[in-house]
Amino acid sequence: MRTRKSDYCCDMRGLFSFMVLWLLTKKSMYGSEIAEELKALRGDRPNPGTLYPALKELEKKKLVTSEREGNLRVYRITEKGRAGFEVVHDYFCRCFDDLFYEWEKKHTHKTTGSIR
Amino acid sequence: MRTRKSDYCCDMRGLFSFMVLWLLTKKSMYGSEIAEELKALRGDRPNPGTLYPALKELEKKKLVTSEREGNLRVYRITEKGRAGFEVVHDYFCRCFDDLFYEWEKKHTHKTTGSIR
DNA sequence: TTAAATATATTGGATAACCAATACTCTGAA
DNA sequence: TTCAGAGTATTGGTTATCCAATATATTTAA
Repeated sequence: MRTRKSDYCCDMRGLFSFMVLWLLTKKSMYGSEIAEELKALRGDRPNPGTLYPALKELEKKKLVTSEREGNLRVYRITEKGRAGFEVVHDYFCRCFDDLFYEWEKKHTHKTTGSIR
Repeated sequence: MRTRKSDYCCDMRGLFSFMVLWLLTKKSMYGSEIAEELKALRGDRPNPGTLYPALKELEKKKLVTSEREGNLRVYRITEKGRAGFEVVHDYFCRCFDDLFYEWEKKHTHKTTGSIR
């Protein structure tokens, strides 16, 4: 999530690695692709200073691996990463399901995407 | 959200003030009540060192007011707080709606509460 | 009366997500 | 050949969320 202090009444930071893991459960990606996907989700692109250290840490924890493909580096979630993600995915959704349904009631149409 | 490092594969911290504002949109509460509600949502109680400075900051930003009621202090969301919450509520849900629907598909029953 | 429980509040430290800036490598265009 | 753009990577600083510890005030129980 993103702060954008001038836009939001409270801090909306956090859950960065969680979102990265989520994206990687869908498909392996280059760093730049992850950045693009996060831009689509959050409305703006994460800084390299945020993304690459986070990816490095996820690798260190063996939740993600990476390998060079030509000039680019592809990141893949590990089985350990998948298993770990299931747990936190469940936790997250249980924390926020009520909040989410409230939002749905206020928005009668169901969007299949995120903000653009 | 909460880290519980020993339990989760990635950091699940963040969005604390967001959650507090959400709870206060439902009803005014004492600090201890907010702590109880967060315990219900997240599975554990926030520390006073987390809760009270956050409430103090929300007051400073005029998103929340508080007043003494006997020995207890009741916190109320302001109109500014409500308006601000609408914006971030929308942002949050747009960021995570896909992730949430994925969870729903994996959990065929719809729970009306949160983890206990 | 004293101790325990509850509520509120503060302080200091750790950490991840953020930022901006900088650096390196490679490719493609001028 | 040089420069610009894209991708990857690092560094240093800020800040909110966490933690644990401590403190104060009030009520209740022993």
